[in-house]
Amino acid sequence: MTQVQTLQKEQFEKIAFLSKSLSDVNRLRILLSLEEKQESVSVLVEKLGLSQPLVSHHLRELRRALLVSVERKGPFVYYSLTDKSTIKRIRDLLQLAENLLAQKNGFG
Amino acid sequence: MTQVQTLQKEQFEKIAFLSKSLSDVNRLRILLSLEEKQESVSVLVEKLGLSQPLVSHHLRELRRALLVSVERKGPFVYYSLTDKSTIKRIRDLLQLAENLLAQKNGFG
DNA sequence: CAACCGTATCAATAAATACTTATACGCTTA
DNA sequence: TAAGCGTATAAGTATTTATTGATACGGTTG
Repeated sequence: MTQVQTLQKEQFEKIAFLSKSLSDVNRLRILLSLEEKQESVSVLVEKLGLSQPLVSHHLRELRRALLVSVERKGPFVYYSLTDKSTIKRIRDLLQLAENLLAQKNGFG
Repeated sequence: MTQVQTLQKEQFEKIAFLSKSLSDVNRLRILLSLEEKQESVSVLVEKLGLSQPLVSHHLRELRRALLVSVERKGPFVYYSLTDKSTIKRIRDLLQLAENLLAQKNGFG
């Protein structure tokens, strides 16, 4: 049933591209900030303590990966998670990272 | 019960570091090559069609992230997955990437 | 329209990293 | 110990990318 399927070139590229988006601490912080509700850029700037151009840059990368969606409301631009399961995937990665560390230290 | 827990700086760094390891197509190909069984460097070189130093370089990165483990057997060095669930996490990321694309094209 | 606030982009820089070629290292065997 | 195979590292290059400061753009309001 659950046949082991070899991944294709295009699939590898999708995974690599998505992972690259998740490979920056500031982008992860942005994504987690959007877990509960959408936020405007200026609120993100304040919450994260980063410069506004830097936040815009990272939001652009997250948009490229389709991880966030944009909505303009008057002068404000609100960002939200495209897919809530993104947060679950991120927590899965944390779990894996901590498992790997435990295996190294615990009974390496 | 399932309390929403804000991640700490160190946790963000763990996720980012692990994601960076997963953000290269060749490293993903190596990991998938190790899904079934351990492989020697030379076999990986041949299977992937990459130069030996390049494979060694990527294996080093995967070691840094603790994703692979090393075992020497005579003149051969065998690499294996430290944690089998790594493959599941990779497939989860592919699923997320494809969901995001579907949401864009299907009803964006 | 003019001034202004919020956001995006530009230009420039520094750091990280994928990749190649050449070389060194480790183990085995003659 | 010398030669050879398998693997790792070094040196060098090119590309990507995180970050900053300056500037442009879009929408609102006087």
